[in-house]
Amino acid sequence: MSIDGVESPRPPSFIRDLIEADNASGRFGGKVQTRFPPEPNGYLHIGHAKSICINFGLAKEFGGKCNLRFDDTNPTKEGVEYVNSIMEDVRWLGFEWDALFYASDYFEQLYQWAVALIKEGKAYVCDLSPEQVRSTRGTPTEPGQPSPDRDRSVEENLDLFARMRAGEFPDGSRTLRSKIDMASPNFNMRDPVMYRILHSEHHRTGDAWCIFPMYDFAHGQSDSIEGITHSLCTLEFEDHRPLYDWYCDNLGIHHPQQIEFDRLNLTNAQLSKRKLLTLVQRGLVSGWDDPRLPTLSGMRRRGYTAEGIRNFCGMIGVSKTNGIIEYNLLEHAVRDDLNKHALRVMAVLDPLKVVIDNYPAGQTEQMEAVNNPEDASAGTRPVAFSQVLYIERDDFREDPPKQYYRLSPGREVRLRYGYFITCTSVVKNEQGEVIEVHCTYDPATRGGNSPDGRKVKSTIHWVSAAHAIDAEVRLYDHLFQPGVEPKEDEDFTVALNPASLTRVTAKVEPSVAGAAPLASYQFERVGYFCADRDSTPDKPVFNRTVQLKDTWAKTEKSHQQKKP
RNA sequence: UGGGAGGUCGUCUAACGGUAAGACUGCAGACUCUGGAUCUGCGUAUCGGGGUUCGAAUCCCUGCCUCCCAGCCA
Repeated sequence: MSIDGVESPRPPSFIRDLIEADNASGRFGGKVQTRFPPEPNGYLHIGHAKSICINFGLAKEFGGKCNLRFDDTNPTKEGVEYVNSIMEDVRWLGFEWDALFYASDYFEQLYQWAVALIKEGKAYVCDLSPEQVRSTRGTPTEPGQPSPDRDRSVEENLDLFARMRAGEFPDGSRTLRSKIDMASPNFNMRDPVMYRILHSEHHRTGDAWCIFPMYDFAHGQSDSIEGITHSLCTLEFEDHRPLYDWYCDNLGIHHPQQIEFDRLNLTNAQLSKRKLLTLVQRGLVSGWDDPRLPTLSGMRRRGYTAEGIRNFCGMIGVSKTNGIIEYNLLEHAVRDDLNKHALRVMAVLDPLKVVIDNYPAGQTEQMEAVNNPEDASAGTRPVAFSQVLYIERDDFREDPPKQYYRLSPGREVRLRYGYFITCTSVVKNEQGEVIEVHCTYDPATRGGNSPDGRKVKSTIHWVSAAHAIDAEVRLYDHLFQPGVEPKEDEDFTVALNPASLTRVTAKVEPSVAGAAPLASYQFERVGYFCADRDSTPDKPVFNRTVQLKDTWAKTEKSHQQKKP
């Protein structure tokens, strides 16, 4: 987003307009304070990245601050593993919070505020069961029925609420509710629950509390305490804004402006925290950081870069429209970043043996290869060349189709940084499959140059059989089969793609032997890959991050479609 | 049949009463020691119907469609 260190103007957004209007009117004294408020009940995913970029980005843009606040009001679902992963992911994405808070830091203050509302007759302890509350809430067209406890005395409410806190009552037996309007067309205003009883160990407060505030009774006040000016959240909270406002107003505390924006949806990606948790818990993926998952930890392990993801978040913009972003935009952003930074290397994923008959057996030459044509400072490296090589099986066709430029009988191609070679014959197995290709080379073309100026239609990659090392390469495809929609009574996992992970043994340049986990490479003409955390010097493991654009694959496919 | 929020190229986003723009995708081409990258060109959109206006994606009316809401989840 920046050129020569100068921030280019960010694309306009309605949130920026609102902030500018507030600054112009002096509403918050020109201050901008935001926060990223995850619930620590799962790992962060690409949808959270959008929120992080918006919250931290806007704060930075306006010279404000952005906090990280854990919305940890439900001990039954939250835990430190999630807290830790979230902090790691936010930092990895490239952001550092100005202050770190937990909603649980405010439990005592929240309790006092609840007491204050009780004293004003604006809250009461309700003895209804969850089922009774549901059945008396009414419908969209009918008002709810008031709780029989709605008019309890302040003294009794105070006493009961204190005893709720003291642990005298079992889970679900009572709640503290706000007394607002059982006839409101907005369900959130029909005497919403403020506190419920949960005898559950909280990851921070332990057993100090057995009553916990609901989201609505915690979020706005947490924002208020922190001096948040603009409380950004997703569209599904629009209906909650009246309640957010009600609590701030009735408590008489600093009142931030809640602003809702559209949640990120991505084609072919599962961004439901519940479903991600299911996949992890059922062992259908290798963990929260499975490279097929759209979690930040999974994408990181897969090789997606923080800058690529940040750029993506900038490209998709922000609005209030419910839409779905095409996955290829994300891939574009990742490729774009990797293209600038990833070192090039040669690797053959589906090896086909090539013997150069006129090349001296036993001879080895060191060819000079460019590490990154986009970055001269990346330098060059030597690559061993010898008589027996491997090339990509797909780079040879005995009977080349139209517009196929690569190796085939009688045709000459360039071996990248190597020599021009011409195919002279093939060796087949009993099944008639080509298992070996014989060629001759032109010694004058060393390094891949053409002194006489003759052209070849194609340049292909290769590795020397004697020098290449084996590496496990994990190829990923969509976790869910595109277009497969589970029926209503079916589990969402029926759409799982059985071919989402393929492992192959590739022949790779020895230069990548000790690649550190997360180190990204471009396997020339194939794609971007990064070393997995399972990788060892003895047995390197690479994840395919994303394929390179493949024009030939596209034209071949269209050829096949034209003549079925 | 209640309330809330939205409908602009295939997708996402802009245009703030004054020539509907950009990105991704798609197609065509140039260039290339990666069929990569880069570059060029092409294509497709204001949900419908009324109105106000010299002029409407934008303002008004009306219809249609989509999403969210009846957790002691967030």
